[in-house]
Amino acid sequence: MTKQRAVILEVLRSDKCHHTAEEIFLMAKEKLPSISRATVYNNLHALEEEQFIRRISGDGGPDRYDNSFVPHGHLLCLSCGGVSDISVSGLEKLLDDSIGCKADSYELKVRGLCASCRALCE
Amino acid sequence: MTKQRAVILEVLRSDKCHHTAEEIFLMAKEKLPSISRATVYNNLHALEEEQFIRRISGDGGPDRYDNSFVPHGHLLCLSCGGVSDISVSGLEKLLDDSIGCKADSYELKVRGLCASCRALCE
DNA sequence: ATATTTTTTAGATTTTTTCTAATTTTTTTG
DNA sequence: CAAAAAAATTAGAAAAAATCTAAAAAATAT
Repeated sequence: MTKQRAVILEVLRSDKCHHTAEEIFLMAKEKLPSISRATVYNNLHALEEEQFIRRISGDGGPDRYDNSFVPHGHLLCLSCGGVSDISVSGLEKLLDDSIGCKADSYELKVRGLCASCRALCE
Repeated sequence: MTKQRAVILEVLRSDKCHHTAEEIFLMAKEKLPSISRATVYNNLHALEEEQFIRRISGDGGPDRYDNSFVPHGHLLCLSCGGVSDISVSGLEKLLDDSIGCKADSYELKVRGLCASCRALCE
């Protein structure tokens, strides 16, 4: 475990947001000014490979990273634009059924209203 | 409807693959050599906005486009690396339930074995 | 402690996408 | 149909994001 990887993990665990590689790089740089972008990318790839973190792509910007390996979906709020975690119970069974074997993993993004925006409407 | 958009639509409809913007540009260029990359990107964005096509991102390469607007998931095959369409029956109901209101749309990528690779294993 | 392997670094490079401003095409209006 | 206005296209520059490179440093093994 290198200092760099430790700092990257620390940053990843510091909050529950889904940060971009660049954001992670900047946050890591505050704790370890010598850290390089390539190291951040290398480690994020390695951590993803090792299934410690998950990459989320496709909200139109750069890829983001989720510090949780527990399978879950992401809700992109149409009102506030935020990204929140959602768990869809029964999803894994449904996926296994539809592909005819055990699904290895999945990535799910749902567009709708997040809990707080929904509360405002009521 | 411009000539360029017609050609782009023609290319999108020509097969059921999920092509990248660059591939679509090259195919369109064969039919309309003067077409520009920017036009392809502009039109793909507009078509996505208008809900005629769907963007698929996150297989590690450039974004791909799906010529179907009918909601469905994508299966990324762990064995052959291909992308195929899957329909997950009951998914929409499950999503509505988990976010507590009607989901506007979703994007689902599942990693597992595609039908042909699964057949080879048996 | 030395050798080997792995990781990091800085910055160049590549890849993908977006932007720009001039031109062309399409559409609207008289 | 012609003129004016609006919208779309073009080529290429620029930006954004990610990857690559080769040398140096750090970690691990012997």
